[in-house]
Amino acid sequence: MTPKYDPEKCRQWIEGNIDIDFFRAICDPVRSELLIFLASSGELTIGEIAENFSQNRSVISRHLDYMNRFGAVKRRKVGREVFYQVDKQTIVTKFGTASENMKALLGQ
Amino acid sequence: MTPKYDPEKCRQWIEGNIDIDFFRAICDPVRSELLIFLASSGELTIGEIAENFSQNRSVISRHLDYMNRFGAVKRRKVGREVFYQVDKQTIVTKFGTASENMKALLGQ
DNA sequence: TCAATTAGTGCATTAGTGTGCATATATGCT
DNA sequence: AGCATATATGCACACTAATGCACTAATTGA
Repeated sequence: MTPKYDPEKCRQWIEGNIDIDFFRAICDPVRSELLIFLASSGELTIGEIAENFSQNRSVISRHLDYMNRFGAVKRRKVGREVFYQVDKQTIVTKFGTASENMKALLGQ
Repeated sequence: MTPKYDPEKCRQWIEGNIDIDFFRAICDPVRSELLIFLASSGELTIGEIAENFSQNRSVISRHLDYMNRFGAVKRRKVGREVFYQVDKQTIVTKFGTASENMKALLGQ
């Protein structure tokens, strides 16, 4: 006896309770390293960041842009340089609400 | 002036503070749906679960096995059937500690 | 033992993502 | 304007992951 439950409703629940895109942006080997690196380094330009990673600068640029789109980092352009820093507020909030919602859903 | 910070240390921090593999297992479109589906349906066999998804049963089987390896669901074999249910404890704990550690790291 | 049922596995195909190079764009400086 | 510097983008390639099909393994029941 299968409890007829709609996967569509699951998608909706997820959409409303966990920012999957944000977590996907975080849970990548390179991007998570970038995030922790920025968390401990403060605000840096793409060039400075890329110096500390093995990947090509263009690759780092793309990863940072990706994380910026989902709120994990903040971007600031000054002249021809682009600075990045972690978006503390957003990160803490996203983790916090996801955690709370999961707890509420699972009732523990 | 680049603050000489070692990406290796970042990897270590992540490894010790966030279970990236667990989150990667969760943050997949199909697997997150499976998880929420199970959360609201209780314990079901692979066949019953697969009936509610468009993917082939073998695909569902593999996704469940994947999540089981990282603690998101619990597996129980009875005869020729295999039952799955969410691992509430692990999920709540993983989200909770990740959230706490992030907050501690970012100091907010 | 044999057929039926349930789940797991091997394999080929497809889709998605990461990567680096070359080039384009934007900005600053002389 | 002309050149140097910093970043972004187009493109091709490599690698990983998801998927479905066919087949195998395990278990049940007649």
